[in-house]
Amino acid sequence: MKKRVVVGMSGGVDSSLSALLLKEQGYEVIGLFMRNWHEKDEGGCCTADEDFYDVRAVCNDIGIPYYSVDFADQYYDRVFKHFVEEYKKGRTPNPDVLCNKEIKFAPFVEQALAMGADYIATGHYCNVLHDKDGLNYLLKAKDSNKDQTYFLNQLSSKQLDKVIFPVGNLDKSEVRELASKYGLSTAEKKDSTGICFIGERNFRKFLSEYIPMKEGDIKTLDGKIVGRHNGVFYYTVGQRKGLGIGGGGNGEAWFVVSKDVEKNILYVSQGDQSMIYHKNLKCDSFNFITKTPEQKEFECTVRIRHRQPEQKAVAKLKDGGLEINFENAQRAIAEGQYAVVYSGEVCLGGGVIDKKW
RNA sequence: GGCUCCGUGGUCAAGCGGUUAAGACAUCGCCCUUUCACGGCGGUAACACGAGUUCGAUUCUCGUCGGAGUCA
Repeated sequence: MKKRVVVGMSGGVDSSLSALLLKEQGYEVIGLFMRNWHEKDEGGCCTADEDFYDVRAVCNDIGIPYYSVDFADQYYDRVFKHFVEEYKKGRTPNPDVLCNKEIKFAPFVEQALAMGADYIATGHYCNVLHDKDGLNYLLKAKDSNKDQTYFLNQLSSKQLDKVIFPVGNLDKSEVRELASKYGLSTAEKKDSTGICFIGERNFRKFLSEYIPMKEGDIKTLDGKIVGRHNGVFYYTVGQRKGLGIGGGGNGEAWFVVSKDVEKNILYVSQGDQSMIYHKNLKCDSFNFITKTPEQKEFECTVRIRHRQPEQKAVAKLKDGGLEINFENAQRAIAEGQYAVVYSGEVCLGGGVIDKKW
């Protein structure tokens, strides 16, 4: 009896090839497309429709059945609401991390299981190690340039139980080659970016549909007014673009240094960015994917953003959370983003950054 | 009101008789990127106006307008 795998298919190359590889490996494969957002994009196109056409085309090519599910309500309740609330507090959330925890590896997996799946697969670039004690470890992708463990830091061992990542041991270039060798119609399709399921947007404009604009001053740290903004929540620390401040002073670029939500002031600095470098941060709560380490303090590497090269640090379990002390000061640590901790090839987990100093 | 400076792209700022009128920041586009950002590469964009001098004026002169300073 063939084992049944339900593959989460987005309409991109990675999940397309994942489905194909599993079929080649002898599984009974079913494609499952997810739709979680209903608005059209800025060009008036519904990319979700196009993506589903691609899923259909690929599934037909491979010769597997495909279905579509809609978790838009759950996405809104469990991901998007929180996303907006965080921005209103002046923080910088990461909806895609939550999306994986709350949607892809939750109702989506349940749906797959309900369809009789023995395994669930996605096109994420990462790997799982299922050990004999029934514990699962999340491992970095072979292609370090495409590694997506950052986005999966909030998962639990249990959520990884029946998961397979077919492209985790392939380089992106190999994925494209194979896809093209097998004649998949998505072989040359451009990688998607922007918030997962929502897509590429003019971010400030998009946010302003959910958080009303609120004009205020842009000031330097010593109190000089250098411009106006439409709402501090639209900016994140370290940001350069979109300030509209040019010329004057030493002629260098201006960067967001901090924001005061109460007083509605955006603080900026010209040229000098020393004040946005910090060596320490604290996550008030922290998710260890597999298990909480025995030692209260351990060496590790950390990313404070997706694709940031890993940074050496010491982590300390503290008050139910995790404190991280970096070897080198980090630029623009943003409250609301995740600090994701690694030990060698293993992604230990992550937590929302609440403080830095 | 008198006197003195100043008026180059969105901003700051080179050029001081013949230049494709620098550069930076901003802005825009592309690339990078399943968050927000950072970053890389490109593009758009200017001589306040009028009259003179000159073979030739952004560059010299005068006037107008507009700023700044200063003097009783």
